[in-house]
Amino acid sequence: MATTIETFKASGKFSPELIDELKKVVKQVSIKKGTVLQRTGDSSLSTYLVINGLLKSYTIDEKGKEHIFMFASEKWVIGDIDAHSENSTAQLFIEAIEDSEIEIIDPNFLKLFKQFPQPVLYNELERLLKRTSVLQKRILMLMSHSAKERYDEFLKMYPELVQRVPQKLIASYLGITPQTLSVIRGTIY
Amino acid sequence: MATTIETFKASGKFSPELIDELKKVVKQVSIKKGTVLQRTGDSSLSTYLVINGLLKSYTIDEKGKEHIFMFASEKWVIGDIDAHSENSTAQLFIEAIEDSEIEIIDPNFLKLFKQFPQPVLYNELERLLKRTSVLQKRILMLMSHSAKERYDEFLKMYPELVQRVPQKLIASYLGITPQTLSVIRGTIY
DNA sequence: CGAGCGCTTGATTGAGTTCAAAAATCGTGG
DNA sequence: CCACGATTTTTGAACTCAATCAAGCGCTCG
Repeated sequence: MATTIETFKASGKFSPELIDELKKVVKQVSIKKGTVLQRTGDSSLSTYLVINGLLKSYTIDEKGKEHIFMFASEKWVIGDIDAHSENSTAQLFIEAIEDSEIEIIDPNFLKLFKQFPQPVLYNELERLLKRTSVLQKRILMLMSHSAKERYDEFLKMYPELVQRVPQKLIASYLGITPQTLSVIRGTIY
Repeated sequence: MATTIETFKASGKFSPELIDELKKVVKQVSIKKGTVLQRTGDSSLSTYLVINGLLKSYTIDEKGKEHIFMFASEKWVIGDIDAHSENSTAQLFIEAIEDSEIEIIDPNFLKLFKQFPQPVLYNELERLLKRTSVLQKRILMLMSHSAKERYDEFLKMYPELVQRVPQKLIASYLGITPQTLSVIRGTIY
């Protein structure tokens, strides 16, 4: 499979200087099954491209239970979606399920292109990253939290919406019935 | 709030010709509460930027039950994440919860930038779109399908992984316990 | 003003969890 | 290459959270 650097060289569109810069932010390594590439709370959030092998990303909840977020086999990319935003720390563990060959793509990878004449796509990308990050959180919530916990989180995250949206829609967003939401709200006070 | 076009003009980086092109793919409209902008199965998948008001996106399952995927209030963008890939049809309904002012961004919006000198970000964006699209499907699965249905879907979607990944990890990915997965597998044959 | 929609409350049911223990499989060292 | 310990999968019983069914109340908006 073509690596990132090879793809860039082959395109013929990049100066040797840029290629050199790229080499600094993209590293190819071989890792053993069980290797943990990233832990919850880590602050350097690389992205990982699987050349061959198999990785998993997951959280561990308060009860110590593991929740798989994603698998990534050949050609797939895995990483915290927040990877490129500043000041964020990892929500996820990333670990090899099989011996694997991977590319480690530094969080600064994208920044190399920020300077180019057309910033639009960069903005577009950041916007999509933000949306995607919300989805990531949502999945983790759905998988690892009870109805009540999800509601509490919703209150914290979108306090304005609670005023504007009918409860039955909030229930639907949380993946529960309006009745259950009503019971939950009843138990709070 | 600054609209897309205003932002582009203000940046001063775009030719009048490009601005004209943009005007063709970005339209501002006012809609009434209850207006349905997109239905499941629609093939022209626009993206919607909320200037003011409130939109929801949702699916309706086989039993007629509505599942909210996202809310979008001021400054938020909503749309099928597949929006920019070819041949895809809408998984989601998009509808106004309040009277709203929105921008309708044509699926061809991004294509305007495909031609520019640095295709990298475009590739990056497409890659992220693909990943995000997977997350969207995952959320819909978690919210509207039983454990057994989710497992069947997993088998269809990732047949190779079933061979390579221990069942307890698949269970975790599906949001169920290994015991439940074992029971499900038992009932299949 | 009244019909319908949204929210609440309660009783019943059921899918999936938890706890526990046995059976099967994996993998590692001798 | 085999054997033993560890991990994974299966099976079963008891339990729990949330869904379903059903009925009543209170708005609001038409």
